[in-house]
Amino acid sequence: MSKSAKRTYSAYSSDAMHLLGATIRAERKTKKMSQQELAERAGVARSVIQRVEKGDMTCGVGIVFEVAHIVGIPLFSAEPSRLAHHIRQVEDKLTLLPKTIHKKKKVINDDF
Amino acid sequence: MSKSAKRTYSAYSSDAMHLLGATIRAERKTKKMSQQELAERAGVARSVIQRVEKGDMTCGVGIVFEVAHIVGIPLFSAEPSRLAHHIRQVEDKLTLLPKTIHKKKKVINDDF
DNA sequence: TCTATACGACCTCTATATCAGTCATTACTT
DNA sequence: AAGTAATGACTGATATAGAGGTCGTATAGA
Repeated sequence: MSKSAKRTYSAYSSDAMHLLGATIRAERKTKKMSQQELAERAGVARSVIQRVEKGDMTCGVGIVFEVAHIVGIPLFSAEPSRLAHHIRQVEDKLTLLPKTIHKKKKVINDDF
Repeated sequence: MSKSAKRTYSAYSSDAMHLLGATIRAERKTKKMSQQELAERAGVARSVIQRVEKGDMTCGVGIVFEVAHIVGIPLFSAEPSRLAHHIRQVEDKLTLLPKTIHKKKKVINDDF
């Protein structure tokens, strides 16, 4: 966004992040960890943990994933050992798809 | 991370983002969308789409979620309508948990 | 009760993510 | 085979995320 035009997000994305943040907070408390402790484990400032738990969309995705992982939240409902397998699956699929997408006609159905 | 101490991520987080990026690319192609088109729909620069599809951990979580949603990838394997429900569930759970987490005294095992 | 501390809400500063381009190469479409 | 569009890999400028702190309040434990 060039100027100070604030970025907008769909309700779905906002809700998803809100849910993730609340889940992280719940799991942290369940595991009896303080924000400070979680911050140290993740290697980030406490202020960042606060933003993550509030569902701030501007946090780095790597930080959010890392924090979620530390408190034991599975990403994509996949166990660690299955991720590599899924990656291979998707990459196999990618080799079957065209390398570039050329638009010729209208094909896309907008669902907004 | 004050200086140029590069942030590190666990293999699980890296794999998860790698998988997400590859899945986004695959879904974009399946839907016959170009990077440019996806960028415009998401309201970001094309270079950001490239980084997202490469699994760059430093992308904003909001941008990644938004892009994933546009190409039709469900977050947390939850349908849009279920998210609000899950949010309430977690927030109910939160009210039952302590507001602050005080570290209990170190359990002393100084018997060596 | 009393007290150490976890938390929320701020702040400033610096590193960097994002934007908006360019260019060369590749790969679709006709 | 030619033409055109898509992609990958860059760039510089600028907005902003994250670091690291402060302060006041609230809370869990003793």
